Amino acid sequence: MNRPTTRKGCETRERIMVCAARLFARQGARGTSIDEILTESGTGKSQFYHYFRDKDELIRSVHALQIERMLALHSVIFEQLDSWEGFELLNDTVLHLLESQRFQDGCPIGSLASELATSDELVRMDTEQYFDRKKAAIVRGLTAMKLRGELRPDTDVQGLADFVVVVLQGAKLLSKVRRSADCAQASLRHMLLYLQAHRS
Amino acid sequence: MNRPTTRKGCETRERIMVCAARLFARQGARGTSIDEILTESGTGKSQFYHYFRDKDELIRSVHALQIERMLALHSVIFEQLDSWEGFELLNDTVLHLLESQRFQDGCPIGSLASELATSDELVRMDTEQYFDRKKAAIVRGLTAMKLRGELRPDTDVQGLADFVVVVLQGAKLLSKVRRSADCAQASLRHMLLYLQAHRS
DNA sequence: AATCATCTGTACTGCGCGGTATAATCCTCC
DNA sequence: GGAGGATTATACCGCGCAGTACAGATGATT
Repeated sequence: MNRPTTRKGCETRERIMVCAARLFARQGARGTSIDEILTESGTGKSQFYHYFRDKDELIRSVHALQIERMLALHSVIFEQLDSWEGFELLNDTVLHLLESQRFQDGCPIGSLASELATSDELVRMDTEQYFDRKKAAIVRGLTAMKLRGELRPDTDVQGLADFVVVVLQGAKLLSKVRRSADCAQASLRHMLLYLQAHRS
Repeated sequence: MNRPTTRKGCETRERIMVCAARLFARQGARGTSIDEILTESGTGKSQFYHYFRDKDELIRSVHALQIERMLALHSVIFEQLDSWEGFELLNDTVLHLLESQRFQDGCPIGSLASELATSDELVRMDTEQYFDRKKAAIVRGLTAMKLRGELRPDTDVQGLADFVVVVLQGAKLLSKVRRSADCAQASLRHMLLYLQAHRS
């Protein structure tokens, strides 16, 4: 609702967002009450409704934040996706992320999308756009490799990019259910091997 | 809670379960109220609490039902996974299923698992077991092919099976977010191509 | 027809939730 | 130092929700 102007206001809004992000990732948006967020973040109701119109706006803001975070974290990697080392780095980063959450969250973006995609069209579209940007980065990388002659000229770059996104999301989901990175690790390795099978 | 004994009782319980399954798949378990289920299924509260202890029990029952359904639907396919035609059939079946729901549900089992895995350990474990059985079927098929000499002897059957499960789940999730089967179709095709790259 | 368990209708309860109202502070800038 | 907006505290509201109470209907068995 109101954007914070002072330093203190920014911190308050930030605390709410960060705390909500953590809780949403663990127990979903519908499984988290506003009161819980306020208690954990040490803020009050008046503060919440000063910065957010309602819970839906919070959810969308948090989702946008998670997307922003992820894209920021991956921005460096995205630029290196024109090499095998780049894809290996991508895999390692994903696995490291899963491990750092002890496989409890899976993919915060994917989880929230899965929960709300059919009931909140804005969340669905934001997620779609996120996947699009991820795919675009992969397409850029693979295209560069193709142009440099490292990939066969008949390589289906678009389809492969979709494929990579699918594998990443699937791996994160399974690691959450299995509470283990084993299947994710195996899957990502095979994904990379498949990409390399297109070497010319 | 109480198992129904009469024919009428079975029908009532069945109506509640089927209706809940449909609603859970669309809007999640937490996004669906008991009253909504009762209204849509044309039953009353006393009937509900006659057959279920509480909402959690309903959720677990519905989840178990979805798993049972899926395994039943795939049982024939699972036995044919020792051939490329079997895997093609698997892909086609998944795509057909997504299309028949007009990409609104994704994977009912995966969606519910993603929503509740961290807060309901029983749901998480049931889902894990479901993935295990799926993987086991794939392992059986690939092992048979290996023994027949259709796959290279050094093929990583376990890892490939995990990989297939991951791709299937990822594809279903993305089709839900994108409201389209395109990326799923491309991904499944590439998955099959990768399997076939292990031909000896 | 009487019995008894199964099944069902209806009204209710209590509470947690999202959201509001109002007024009190804090901070900055003039 | 005080005016005025930004920020925060507290108390409250109404509703929808999960869950309960209890009486009534059904229907098979004897």
